[in-house]
Amino acid sequence: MNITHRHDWHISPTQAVALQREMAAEVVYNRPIDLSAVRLVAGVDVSVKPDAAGVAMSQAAVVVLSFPDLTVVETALAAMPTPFPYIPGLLSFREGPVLETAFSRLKSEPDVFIFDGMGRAHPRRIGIATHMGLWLQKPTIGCGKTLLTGRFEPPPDERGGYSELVDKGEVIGVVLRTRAGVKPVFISVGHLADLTTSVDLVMRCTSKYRLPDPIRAAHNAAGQFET
DNA sequence: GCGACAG
DNA sequence: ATCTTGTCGC
Repeated sequence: MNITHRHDWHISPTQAVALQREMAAEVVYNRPIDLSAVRLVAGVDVSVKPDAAGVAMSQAAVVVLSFPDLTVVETALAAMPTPFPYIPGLLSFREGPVLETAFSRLKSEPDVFIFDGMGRAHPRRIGIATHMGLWLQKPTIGCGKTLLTGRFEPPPDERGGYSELVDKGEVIGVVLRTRAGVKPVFISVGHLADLTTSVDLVMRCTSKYRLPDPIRAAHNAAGQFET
């Protein structure tokens, strides 16, 4: 599918933070996702593994599933030497480059993308789901496994139980229990989405495990191919 | 200065 | 993210 190249990835951490502050102003929040019109949902993930020469390689996978039946219809892969260190708050500058390549290899055009990481639930309100949403110009959702920023009360221990994730007096996401008896996941809007429909979509994409099927499929695909 | 810190 | 088997509990 087409993806807009918004800026150079090879910049310093300081420049990256400045860029995030500029881009955060362009994000569109509070836009409901029309679930009745969703046909394809993509899961996005990146794994890092040393190659034969010992170089840290970033391996990206975008797996597209049909909705609401959740059957895999396409997988796009990409790999390259990991270009940026892991710095909390700047994850998109580490995983964005490989993802751009993987997205460009997509034949289908997903209606919504779910990322392994945050969207608005970020210190500057521009986690990887939000950032890449600006490149994709499609609805995106962040689904993280652990907290980055914000405070919350433990959600009810039942499937669908949730509580608000609040930071500086602002609701930046939802702490969602996708299954009873498991740790909750952190859902936040990326770009062109709203929190209510994002949580609804994530629940409808979660069939049997803690994480939504698209994310699990992407995680498996990203971590199991060789370069 | 101290603690927190997606993947 | 990644290193890794068995094991506790529903």
